[in-house]
Amino acid sequence: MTTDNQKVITEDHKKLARYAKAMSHPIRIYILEHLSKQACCYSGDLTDILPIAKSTLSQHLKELRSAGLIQGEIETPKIKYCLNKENWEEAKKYFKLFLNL
Amino acid sequence: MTTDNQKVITEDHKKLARYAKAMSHPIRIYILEHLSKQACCYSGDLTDILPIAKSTLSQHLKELRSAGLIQGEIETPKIKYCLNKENWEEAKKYFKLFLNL
DNA sequence: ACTTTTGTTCGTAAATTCACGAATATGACA
DNA sequence: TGTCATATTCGTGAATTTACGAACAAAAGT
Repeated sequence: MTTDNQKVITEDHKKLARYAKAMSHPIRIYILEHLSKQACCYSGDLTDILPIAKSTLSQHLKELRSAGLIQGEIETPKIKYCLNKENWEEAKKYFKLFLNL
Repeated sequence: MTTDNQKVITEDHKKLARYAKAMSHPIRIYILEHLSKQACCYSGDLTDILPIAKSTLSQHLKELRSAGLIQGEIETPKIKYCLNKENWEEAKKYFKLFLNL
C-alpha cells in the first residue's frame, strides 16, 4: 500500500476546504463574482470600487491566487486578473459533488 | 431610501462568505459530508472516527451550528446532530448561483 | 536621470482560529 | 444521593487572518 487509505480526512476534503477558505471573506466573494461575470479586471478597478486599502486588496488577491482561483497577467504598469479557469472548474466540480447539485 | 443600495459588499456576499467560512476546514467538510449522506449522527460517533480531541470537535460543531448549517437535538445523554435542512438548502442555493451551476 | 503610475511587500496591531487537557454541566440509573 | 456517560465550556498557547499606512519595486514616459 503506497498511500494511506485509512485516513478519514482525505485530500479531497482538504482541497474543498481550501477553496472554501478562499471564499470565506465577502471581499473575495465579490472579486470572484466580479471575475466570473466580466472576463477580467485590473486591481486598480477593484481599488476604486472596494472600501479597503490597496494593500489589503493585494492580500486578498494573493489569497485567491495562492488558492489557485485567480491568476494575474502583467500589462505594465497594470496587472490584469482573471479567473484561473481550470481550478475554478475544479472548485465548481468539488462543490457540486459536495452539495449534491 | 431605507437601505443603502450603494454598498458594494451586500448581505448576500456576507452570507455566502459566512457559509464558506463554515466549510473552510477539512474536519467540518467531513462532518457536513457525513451528515448529508447519513441522516444524523451523535458527536460520539465523530469522536471515534476523527483524529481530534472531543473538545476540538465540540468547537467545530459549534462553528457549524453558529453558521446555521447543523442543529443538535438532545437525546440524553447524547446529542443527535443533523443538517439544518433549511439553511443547508439556502447555502446550496447561494453556491449554485455564485458558481453558476 | 527623474517622475508618475501601479501594485506588492513590510511592519505592526487587533482579532480570530485551532488545538489540547482540565474542569464543568446534565440527565439517567443504581 | 452518588456515579456514570456524554458533551460543552474554560483556560491557555501558537498560529493565522485582517486591516492599515509607509516603504519599496518595476516599468514607462518626460
